[in-house]
Amino acid sequence: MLIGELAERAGTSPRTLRYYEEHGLVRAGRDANGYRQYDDGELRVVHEIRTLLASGFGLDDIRPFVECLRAGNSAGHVCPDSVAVLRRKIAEVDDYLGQLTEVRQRLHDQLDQALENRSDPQETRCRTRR
Amino acid sequence: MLIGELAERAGTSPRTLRYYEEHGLVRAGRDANGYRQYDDGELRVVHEIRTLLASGFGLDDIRPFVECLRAGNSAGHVCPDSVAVLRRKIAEVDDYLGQLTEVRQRLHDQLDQALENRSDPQETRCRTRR
DNA sequence: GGTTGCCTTGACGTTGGTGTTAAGCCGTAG
DNA sequence: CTACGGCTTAACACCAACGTCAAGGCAACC
Repeated sequence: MLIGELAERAGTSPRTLRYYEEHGLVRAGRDANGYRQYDDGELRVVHEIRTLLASGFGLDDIRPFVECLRAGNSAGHVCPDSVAVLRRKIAEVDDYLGQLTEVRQRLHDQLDQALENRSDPQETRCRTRR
Repeated sequence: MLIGELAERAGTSPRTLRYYEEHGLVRAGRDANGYRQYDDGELRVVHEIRTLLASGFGLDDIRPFVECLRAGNSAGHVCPDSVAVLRRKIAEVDDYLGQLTEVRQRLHDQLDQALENRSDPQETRCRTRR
């Protein structure tokens, strides 16, 4: 499988695949003419990468998952290193969720305050839900 | 007030203040020697900027708040334009909170699954709280 | 005159994940 | 011969909010 085919099958671009390779995530052999030749298993690797990227992981965080897959495991997250990253990421997400919640509260307070100072005090307050 | 003094009083750097000016947020007069001369009110403007930045606003989003302050209002968020940005930002944060929550759920599911496949089934499950 | 410490503009570096040329090789088809 | 599509590497462009030199002017003090 050449790079264009893998890119299309994985829903991404050749440029992106080369970038992953450059960062040690995707592996490719070479044809006699220098073209990258991909193993069928790489499609799964690329899917794993894109899924984790979409979840907010960085490429460095993803490496353990790929190595886990490459080691023959059924899923990328069953290895100790992956689990460690998983725990760390969950903690990060939790932390970020907390911060965002605080920010949301502040913004709501400001909005309420701005609406209260409005010149039409027909309804005392209009607090939005959630 | 020169740039260094304002920077220190606002808890930031001269470079940052020049950057804000470049983006039309902070205003400065010029001394005969070319030095920026800041009005006392600018301290408040800079504080407003830094507060909003910390809440995840971009400089473009912040502009209405600064103009609102500059128009003589007691707070930057009482003007219609500011309120509009505020509403939009709240919606963005809500959306992001939703996405993050989903991601968190996925990560947790993966973690649980990884732990279940562990070779020591001493405790059936170990679901973390929150 | 020299040093120190402010200030000035200009411009490149950072972080991540690509998009987008540019210049060129490979192979096939007309 | 030429055109065309796919591949190669190299390298700049992007977004945001600055940090960090670089090279130089201005002001005060010794």
